[in-house]
Amino acid sequence: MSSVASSRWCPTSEQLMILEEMYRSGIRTPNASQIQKITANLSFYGKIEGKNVFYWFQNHKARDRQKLRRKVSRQLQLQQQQQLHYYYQMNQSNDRFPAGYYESPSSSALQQLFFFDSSVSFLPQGGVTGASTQAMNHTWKVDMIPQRAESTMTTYGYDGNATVLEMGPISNCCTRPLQTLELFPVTATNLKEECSATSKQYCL
Amino acid sequence: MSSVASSRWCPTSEQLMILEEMYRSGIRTPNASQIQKITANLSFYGKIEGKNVFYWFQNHKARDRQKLRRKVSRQLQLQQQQQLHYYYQMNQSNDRFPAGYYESPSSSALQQLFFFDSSVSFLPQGGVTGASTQAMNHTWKVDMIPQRAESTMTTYGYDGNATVLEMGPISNCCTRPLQTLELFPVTATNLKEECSATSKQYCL
DNA sequence: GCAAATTAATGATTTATTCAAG
DNA sequence: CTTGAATAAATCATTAATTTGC
Repeated sequence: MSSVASSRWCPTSEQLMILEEMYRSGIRTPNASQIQKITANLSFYGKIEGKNVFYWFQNHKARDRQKLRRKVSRQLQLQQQQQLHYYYQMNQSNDRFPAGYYESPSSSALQQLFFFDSSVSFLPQGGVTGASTQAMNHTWKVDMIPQRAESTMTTYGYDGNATVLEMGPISNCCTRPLQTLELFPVTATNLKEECSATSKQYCL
Repeated sequence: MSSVASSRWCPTSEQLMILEEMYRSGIRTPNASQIQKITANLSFYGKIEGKNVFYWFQNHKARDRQKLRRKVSRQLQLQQQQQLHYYYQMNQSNDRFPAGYYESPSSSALQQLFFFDSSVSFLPQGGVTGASTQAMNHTWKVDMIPQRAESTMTTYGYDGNATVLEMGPISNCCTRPLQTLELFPVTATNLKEECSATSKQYCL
């Protein structure tokens, strides 16, 4: 261990602690001068270069996202399984889905699954049940505010606030009976690799 | 100003991730009760209303289609071009760049872009670590290109935001005097205010 | 206990996307 | 439409944990 130079940076515990604290405080993608300063400061605790700091933030951020995604997708899948169960129970014999309810089998479908059981209509009035999007539009048109993003909406724009995520609410919602379609990975993917939602495909 | 509530919904990263996961899993046009439930669940992660969910799905679906259309037409266009310039393409495809034109840059160089500033040398000058990659030797010594200007700060990510970073505690635990990083709030001038409810930005 | 063998983490690179100048 | 800047995603590679057989 002593004389053999490691081929890669091995952060000391102090360095790591400080980096993590910075990350927690919101730093995600430090710019050049920030990296420079961080490096200078951390070098007090051991050998370190700018690129180490750069890579550390890149990796930490990415893996944070990955972890979160995995969590989310696990939850979703769990919901789906529960829904599937329900589906089998409830839809075995007759009436599948309300005919003409959805524009295309797919879009409607499975989704209804989430959150069904509507005892509460959050729409002020309007017979929303039909759930035609148009209907909703009306009820809201008062102050429709387009979503942010404008073209920026790319897949992952969320950089900051990486606070711990508790999935509580979602799991709550899956305790209720839902109408559902089967929703499972069609391709063999699923296995290799954590979710990586990008490659997963569902059919409904 | 930070205290002024944004006029429009700013999804948190958790909310976005969950919405995207739902979208990926097939949800396209949730009905009223679904929206209501989604909203209820997402509200755990931040302020959100039913209309936000509704619009999000509308927009996301639309942009998805748009993207797909563009892609398809691009593809078609490309095919046609290939037909026209078949041989030409064949010959060029492999080496887009003159071989050996740049040994260092490559994609990796991209990132190196930063650090630099002659005064602080972070490059493995001493052959530290024996050059894990030849590219590094070249790239790291180059002068940098400042990363995204802080004023421009771009599309994604509210990068450094959030809570105040306390360096004190850390230095205490490390037994050594820590030269603290200067981390202070930067004035609101450059706040692009990507939502990020906690719109404070710190720089060091 | 203690190394060899396995597996999990994580540093470092490469490849793909995205956005927006030009 | 092309291209450059910036970064996220995917991947490679090495180190640290851990398991396992003795």
